[in-house]
Amino acid sequence: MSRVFRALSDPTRRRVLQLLRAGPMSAGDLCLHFDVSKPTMSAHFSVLREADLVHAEKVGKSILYHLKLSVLEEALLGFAQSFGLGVEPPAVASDIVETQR
Amino acid sequence: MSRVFRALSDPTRRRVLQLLRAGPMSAGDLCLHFDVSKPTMSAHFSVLREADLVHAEKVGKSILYHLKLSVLEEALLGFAQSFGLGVEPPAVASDIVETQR
DNA sequence: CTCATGGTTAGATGATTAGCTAATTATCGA
DNA sequence: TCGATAATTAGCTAATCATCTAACCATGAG
Repeated sequence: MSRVFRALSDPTRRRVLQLLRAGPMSAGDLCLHFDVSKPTMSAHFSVLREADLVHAEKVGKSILYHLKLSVLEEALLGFAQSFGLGVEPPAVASDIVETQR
Repeated sequence: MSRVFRALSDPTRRRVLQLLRAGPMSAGDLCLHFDVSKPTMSAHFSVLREADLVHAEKVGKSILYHLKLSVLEEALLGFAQSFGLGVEPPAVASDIVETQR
């Protein structure tokens, strides 16, 4: 939990996650969107990996980063829920299959 | 946004917010729940204030801290929403009046 | 095999963080 | 006014963070 929020506390990392919404992207391609060195980006990726917010898939020379939306969802909405915020309890069981992805 | 997530990245601060769910509490009473020095707690309160997650109200010798649930909600659910998360699909317009609070 | 490319590791630096003790400010009660 | 109480500020330390350059590993192309 701490690791997730820590990861989200940096604007660069939040933007990386937003970019990954559109689909997996290589480390290099992600770097093109930011004005910092590659090692710095690599460190950001590492933080995101440790928070389990992304998955790294090695493809040839590249590394594809995938957003783990379910982890983000569980952290954000789970915590919000613990404050009674915004989440509709999925009243009936038949709803559950629709809310689980 | 960064400040909110930064504030939430510490377990002590998250627990403070949870304690404040039940209602306003003085700095001293909050301290009783934690095994750190009062100045350390004061620093945590300061971080929470700067993230606008709590409001400090001076009452006599004490300072009452209030949880600003709406700020927490906006940050958490707003960010989640930007990922298409946690949004009950408000299919029809008549639903909107029920989801807005 | 060698080389260029994609990415991470090593190592350094300046900034920030969480924690402490001691000192300070502010307010209430006697 | 004086003393006790509530909380913050001052000042310190050890650890972590974001960033950089330079060096290093891995892989696909020739």
